[in-house]
Amino acid sequence: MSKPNMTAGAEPRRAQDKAPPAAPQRSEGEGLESKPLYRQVRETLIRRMVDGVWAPGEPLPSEIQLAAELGVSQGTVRKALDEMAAENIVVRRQGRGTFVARHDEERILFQFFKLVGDDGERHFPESRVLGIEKARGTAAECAALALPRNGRVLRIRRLRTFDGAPLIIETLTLPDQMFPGLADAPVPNNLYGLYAQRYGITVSRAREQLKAVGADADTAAMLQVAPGAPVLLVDRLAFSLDGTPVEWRVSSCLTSSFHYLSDLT
Amino acid sequence: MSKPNMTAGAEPRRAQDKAPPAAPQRSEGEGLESKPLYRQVRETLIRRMVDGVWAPGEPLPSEIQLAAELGVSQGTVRKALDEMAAENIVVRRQGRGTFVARHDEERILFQFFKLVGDDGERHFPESRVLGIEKARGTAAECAALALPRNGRVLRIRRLRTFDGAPLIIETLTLPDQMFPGLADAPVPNNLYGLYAQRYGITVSRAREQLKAVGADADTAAMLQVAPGAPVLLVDRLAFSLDGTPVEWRVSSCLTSSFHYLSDLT
DNA sequence: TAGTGGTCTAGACCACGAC
DNA sequence: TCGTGGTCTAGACCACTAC
Repeated sequence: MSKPNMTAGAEPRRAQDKAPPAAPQRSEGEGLESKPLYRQVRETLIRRMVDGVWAPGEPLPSEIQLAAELGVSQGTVRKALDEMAAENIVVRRQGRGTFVARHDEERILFQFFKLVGDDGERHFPESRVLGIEKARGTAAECAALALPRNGRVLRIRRLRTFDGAPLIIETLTLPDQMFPGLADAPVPNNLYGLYAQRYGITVSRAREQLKAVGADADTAAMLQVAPGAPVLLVDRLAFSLDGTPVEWRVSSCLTSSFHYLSDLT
Repeated sequence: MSKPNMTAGAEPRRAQDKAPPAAPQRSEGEGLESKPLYRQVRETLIRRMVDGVWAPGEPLPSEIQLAAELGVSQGTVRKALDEMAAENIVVRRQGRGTFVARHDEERILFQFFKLVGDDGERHFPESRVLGIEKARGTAAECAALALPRNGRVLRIRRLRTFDGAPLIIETLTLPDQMFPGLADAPVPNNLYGLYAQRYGITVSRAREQLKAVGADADTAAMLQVAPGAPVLLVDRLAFSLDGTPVEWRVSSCLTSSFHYLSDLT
């Protein structure tokens, strides 16, 4: 047996005691290539977040409680939580506890909104929705969002301004099925907060592809620049906690007094 | 005393046994706000790398040896090394050891060169140096590189191509004093490798600011596009292991068949 | 077989926050 | 005062690499 002390102090765990996303288990003799215990713990905790056991902003049980419940040592739970803290999906506060990360404005500003004023200040732009439509996705949209061919999507087009001046014009594409009723209510500026609160979908990671392009006629008009003016095109695909693509966003940004900040570490 | 077991198994360490970058010490009763031990270990190890005790590619002593030498536990050394591995300044290989990270082409390609072909392939462009000059830095250059006013700098201008087609035209500014004789030898494609091997300066981190701009006449000519064509302007400031700015690089990139890839995690 | 990093445990004390 | 996460230690066993 690869985990000799398991039955020592506490009674042995039965995986079925809890929810289907069960307690982690060592593979004992099975042919499976077993992941480290702390990664199994991590996945158990993430699964619970996906399932809504703990909502954003809520505290997780303490390390000691989690360790007892899952039948592992506190150190193993700690390693899992430390890794999750490094991924920004959990926030740890000494003396208080460990909390599911929220998509508040601060997090958006530092993790997901890379456009910074040339003065170095991080501003959050206002935004105005220009239109919402439901449609069958194009081939590109369905491919990006891992939907079946001609799957239903939701498209949102909005203009984002700073100090009244146009800064970004963008089109977002979402899987329609994942966000029922989204088109029927006003769309807030902080969309990721809405995804989390209303739909229990947490955006944890995104991939952005940038190009410099000349503004087409429509884009130029919306941004109040001449057609062909240089524009930063940002193509973002956002993923939820379990790795599902959740949103495809193509933004045309003016960079005359803002820049895209990227830290290479 | 805050570290009771220090004299247990091994003989107590004397900081002066080794080099001036001494072993970490707990502050015992002093008014100093002491950093955690594992961070002191980390800084000791980084200092040794900066001082050239271990060159890139070379193995560090084993965790056990470092722990004994520094008078801390193996777990503390491990935490320091794990953090350094996460920062890409060290590479750990099970069964072999821990090595100072090298600036080989692979690292450049994944950590510092964010331009990726639209097909998803990571290509490393060829490069041709157009000119090298020594001069007194402009106000902007001296400010960026933390040099005194009118400090001496080295400027390198080069054209980077892929499959023979122009891709990037860039100007690099370096503190002249930091790289003596650099202008007198041919400049390799992989500059960070040269900084490390010849000058013992390791670039560990960089900050990039991106804008979309219209190509000016000179840039357009070099990149073989029309003046005013949209170009991705990448302004990079690179820092060495100890946080000193080492290189300022302004690149104008064509993004018709390449894009800048940014992972938001 | 010996040595390395990787995982896991157990237990101690500290710093911080809430009460 | 108590409970939390943060640090540090000590020691066990495993997986991989080299010889």
